[in-house]
Amino acid sequence: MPDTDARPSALRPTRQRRAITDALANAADFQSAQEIHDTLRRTGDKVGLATVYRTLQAMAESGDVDVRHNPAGEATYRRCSDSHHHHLVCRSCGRTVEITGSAVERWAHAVADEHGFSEVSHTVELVGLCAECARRQ
Amino acid sequence: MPDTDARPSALRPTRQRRAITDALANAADFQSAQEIHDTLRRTGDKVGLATVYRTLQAMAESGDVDVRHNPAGEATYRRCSDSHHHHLVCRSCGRTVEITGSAVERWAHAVADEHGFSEVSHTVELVGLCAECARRQ
DNA sequence: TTACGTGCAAACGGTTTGCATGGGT
DNA sequence: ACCCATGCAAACCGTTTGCACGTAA
Repeated sequence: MPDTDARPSALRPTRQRRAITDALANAADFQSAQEIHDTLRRTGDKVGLATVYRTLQAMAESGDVDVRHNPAGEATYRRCSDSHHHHLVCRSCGRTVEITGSAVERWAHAVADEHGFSEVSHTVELVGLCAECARRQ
Repeated sequence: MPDTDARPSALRPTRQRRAITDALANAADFQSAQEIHDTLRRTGDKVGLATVYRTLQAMAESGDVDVRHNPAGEATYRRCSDSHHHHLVCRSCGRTVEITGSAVERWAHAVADEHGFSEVSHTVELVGLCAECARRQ
């Protein structure tokens, strides 16, 4: 039987994919592909680096995970709907403070609605000068 | 003679540096180092790619410009205090809508103040599914 | 004249891709 | 059996770095 509608297709539940999903589930924060690969190796799951990249990319495309880039330019991933926070980073010393702000969350949804967008996730990053570095300069 | 701990600071006002500053001033949005390099070549300013990278890096470090990473992972730069906007991006087709929201600006400053941070700049990125792509899926 | 700034090209490192094999359906 | 998923390694590409020369101070 010819399958109706050739959707990009559902991903196959392979051992590797499950391992990656688990790693993401256990991660508290954004993880780079390489970090995830390292984690898997440590837990004994043998998964090729290319597979990690391809899988994360696919999951990102289908909206299963959020992507962002860390200051080093590496792509990092986090499973969606994670209760998440944002970061306030000192541009001088790199000191980081975690921020939670329901205000931004509401704003993000309002803006998305206004433009007909759905399933919105957001990334917010505040960069400034921490009190200590400001004093030193 | 033992050098008296030379400080790196105090950038010299060279032709190249001025060209890069000008390019940033004329740019309406975040530009990658390569885009800036292309712009300079087009306007006849001969500046080495490495110099563009080094200069932008120095300017970012000293807080003269803001850095962010585009979806492709490239570092992009924008001169500070630019009247700026944010982006609402469709994760499926890449369609982008420019957003201006004074609400976030206020929130960013409030949060920074609360933690003793100054000279804050912020990056906000909303990723979702645009109406058209949502319909198609 | 003395470093810093620059240009060039080679080196780097994260990510992607070609191809042959393995495994889900 | 069919074909997507995987692994490996080479290819890619943005960015960084070593070194010799140019140039502001």
